[in-house]
Amino acid sequence: MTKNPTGASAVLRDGPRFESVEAALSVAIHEHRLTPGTKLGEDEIGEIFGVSRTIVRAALQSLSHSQLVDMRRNRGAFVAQPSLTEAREVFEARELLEPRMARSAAAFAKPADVARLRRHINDEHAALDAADPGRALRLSGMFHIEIARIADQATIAGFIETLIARSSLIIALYWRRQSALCESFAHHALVEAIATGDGPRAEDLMRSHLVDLHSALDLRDRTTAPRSLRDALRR
Amino acid sequence: MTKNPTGASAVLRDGPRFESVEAALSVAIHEHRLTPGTKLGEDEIGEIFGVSRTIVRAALQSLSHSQLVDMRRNRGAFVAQPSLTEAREVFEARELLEPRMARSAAAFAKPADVARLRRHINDEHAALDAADPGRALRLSGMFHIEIARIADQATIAGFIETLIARSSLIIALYWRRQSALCESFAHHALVEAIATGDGPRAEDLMRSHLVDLHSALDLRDRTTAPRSLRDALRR
DNA sequence: ACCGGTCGGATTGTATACAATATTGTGTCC
DNA sequence: GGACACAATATTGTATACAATCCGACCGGT
Repeated sequence: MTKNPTGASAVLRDGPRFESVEAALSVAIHEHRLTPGTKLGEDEIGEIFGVSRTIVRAALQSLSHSQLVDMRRNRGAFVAQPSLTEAREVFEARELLEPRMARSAAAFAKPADVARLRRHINDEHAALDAADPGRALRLSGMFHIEIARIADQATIAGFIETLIARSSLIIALYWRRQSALCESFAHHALVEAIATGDGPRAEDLMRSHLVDLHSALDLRDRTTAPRSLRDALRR
Repeated sequence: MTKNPTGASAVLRDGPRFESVEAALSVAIHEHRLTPGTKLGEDEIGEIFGVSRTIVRAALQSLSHSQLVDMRRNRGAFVAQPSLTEAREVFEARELLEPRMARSAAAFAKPADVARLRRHINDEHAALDAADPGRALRLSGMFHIEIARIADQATIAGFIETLIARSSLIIALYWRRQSALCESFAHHALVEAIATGDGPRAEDLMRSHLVDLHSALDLRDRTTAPRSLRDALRR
């Protein structure tokens, strides 16, 4: 098992450190190829990547700390399933942090930064054209993280990174079909505001962008998700 | 080594899960008994707590994710040493998040919550009277976290928890002696504002409390705080 | 047939063994 | 005497072995 059977782990480049496995799992979750609730068996993952459970375990623990994965003692690791409450909290946090970051980004952005943002948007479009909505979603998340990075706030950027990750899970769980315009316009406008150094406008655009996103989710407290069998079966 | 030599690990109650080791190390760091830069050898820690390196490793990894510990490949784990830049970022983030949390806490606080906050302050005073400033500092941090919890924002409370942790390291590195009144008054006023449901006042008090704290640090860009031996010993 | 308990397989939790790497000490050459 | 090369040691990185726990199937009783 220690050998690397037929390129099963082509993703792993130099050293099979646990970060590689973590990144691969993280990307799969962000792209909705691993959906909330999926069991992540240690042996299985280890076999896929050609590493021992030691490595897999470290990767899962790290993902668990980012709340992408839920580890239950003696039960195993599962892709996390944020509750409605958590979903609302995540978006409240984003609405608190990200507009401020957008404003700072507009103040600090250098030409190279703007270019990078534009490239992100291009990649997003390309992914949509290639009928790869998972990849588009992941890139869209990276766009938001990039803005926090440009604002020169690595600490907050880290927070936003975990919020984006959980947002991906929330979208997987609570997205409502009908709204499909999917933000590429919003991102474009945001870049323009940042490019021209218009901080207040960038802040507003980010805020309304997040509100749009938030309202494209179905976070009503529907008592689906039956709280008790008695309630669920009383007909 | 698997046996438990002479109660060295009295801290560990039921199962020697890695969380116990993590908590013990975390408390020691918060109380400044482990200072920034200290090497955290895996064997040594394992021997102290009577667990194997597997457990220690998991604990260190978790602490590393909280940025209390810096793990360098093939080098080992060290208590983190936040740079001046990181220090400034941490306080900017706190000044963005915590006043908002204080306002929400004032809106949501139930009598039991207020009682818990008062108890925290009492414990803080007791620790100071007992000439245990480390414990007082740790309790002071828990006070801030508790406010975010009362605001019913578990996600943001988690962020603040890591910010508090890093603040503790920052205080260890950059605290300037002269300012010593050490916040107990500020906390008291804050609790009163929260108890009376005065959100705006709580927000203001928190903001100025953080500004006070921030300005009690010496975050000037002096090249002191010897980042490297080269700098430290060039005379 | 249904309910309960018990046994077996599978999976996770932990410890240990081995390999890889960095650091320190020593010796030799200039 | 000092600088470099090399060997010894210590520490971390990874894999594997073993123990503990859980889940499901089987089976006997009612």
